[in-house]
Amino acid sequence: MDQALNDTGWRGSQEGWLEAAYHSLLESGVDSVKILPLAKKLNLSRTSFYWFFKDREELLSALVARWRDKNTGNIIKQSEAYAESLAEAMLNVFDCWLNTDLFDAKFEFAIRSWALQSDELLAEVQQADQIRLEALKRMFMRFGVPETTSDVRARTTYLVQIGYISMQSMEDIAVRMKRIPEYIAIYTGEVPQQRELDRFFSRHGYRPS
Amino acid sequence: MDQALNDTGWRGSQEGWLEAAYHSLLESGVDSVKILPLAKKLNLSRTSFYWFFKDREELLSALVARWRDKNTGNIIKQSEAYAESLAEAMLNVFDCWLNTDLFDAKFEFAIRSWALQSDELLAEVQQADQIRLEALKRMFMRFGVPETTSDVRARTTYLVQIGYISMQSMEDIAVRMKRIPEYIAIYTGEVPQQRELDRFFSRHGYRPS
DNA sequence: AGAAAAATGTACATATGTGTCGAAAATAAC
DNA sequence: GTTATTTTCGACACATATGTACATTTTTCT
Repeated sequence: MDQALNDTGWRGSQEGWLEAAYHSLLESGVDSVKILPLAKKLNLSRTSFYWFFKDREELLSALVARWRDKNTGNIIKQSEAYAESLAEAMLNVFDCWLNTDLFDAKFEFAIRSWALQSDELLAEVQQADQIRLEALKRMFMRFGVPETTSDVRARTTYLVQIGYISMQSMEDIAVRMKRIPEYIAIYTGEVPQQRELDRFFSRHGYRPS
Repeated sequence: MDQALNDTGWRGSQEGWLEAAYHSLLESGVDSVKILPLAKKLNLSRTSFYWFFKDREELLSALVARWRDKNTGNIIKQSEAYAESLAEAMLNVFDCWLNTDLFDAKFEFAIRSWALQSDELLAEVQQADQIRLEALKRMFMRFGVPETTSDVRARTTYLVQIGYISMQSMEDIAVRMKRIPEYIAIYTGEVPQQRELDRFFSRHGYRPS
């Protein structure tokens, strides 16, 4: 059987093993990230893994690093983006929930599940939560919302999303879009302008019918 | 070493193994629920497990049954409890989030993490979500909230809680209580009466300072 | 006390995982 | 084309898990 080669001319690579580990983590949790099954998927001998990683621990650390780099940064960026109204600012944050490039929800859930069995990782996840919540709170305060209210509204915004992820639901984009104006109203206390919604829908390639 | 005996006069029992499995599940996830480690904790020979359960699968099924029996029923009951206002009704639901006897949050999270690697369990979890969301939606509608709004508000209420669980945060009861009135305001759109709050605080043994 | 049952434990067969060593093959460098 | 480097693989040693068969102990029942 011919083997697929990567651009280095070799079949395996650090990236290849990491990518396989990532998919296994998302589909079946940390405990499924084992060298033997990954080797089978990659059609490689189990032991050549050790050429790229010292041991399984090092592979798992690389997964955590990948998560850290991707998910927290974009929430902060979106919460700080320019907006004329609170509703528009909230729609900017909502970009994260609808665009996998900005926020990888499945990855997020897999990491949280993993944190159940690792105190070290739990501490990291909780630090990420705090950083993200603070960024959202700042967004509310920028628009003149009082501190306590900002805090609870930031929590609501963030927790609904974490909860949604945890439901592992796979709803149609249209179903989710239909609820957006109501969510904005609840979170911000103000109704979004039609043109703000139109801008939002359009950048997610959605045409309301 | 003397062994602790249960009231049947024997050291082990179906309940004993199940209880140990439950604790292991909550602390470290399904994959940690293994017969050998449980046997060590219980100070029993691994093989005597097979007297009470056919195999590991049967033990895991018993865990799922335990979750099913406990968590869904009480949310429905609380959402249907008598209330004079929507805010009071919501406070009834909040009882679940503060009373472990009504809703076992850690258990809930462990089951959801498990569902990541079991399609069968995922289907069950999603069915539970639907049943719970519908009960909450009915509660809003009982107080005259329009259907779409009821749906989104039910989701917000529920998802914030699932998200909170997923954060695995261990905040002080006082910190959580302080946010309650704001949450009620966001979820229901109405501010709770002082006497409603007092009744709520008192039944959770909390004295605001 | 003796028989029946319930529960426990030892030995065995098997499966799946980790990590190391050194030989072999594939690729890159000269 | 030869050499050096990088990657792959098979063999070994070991650890942890499952489940079965059967002997043994402990408790209960009569």
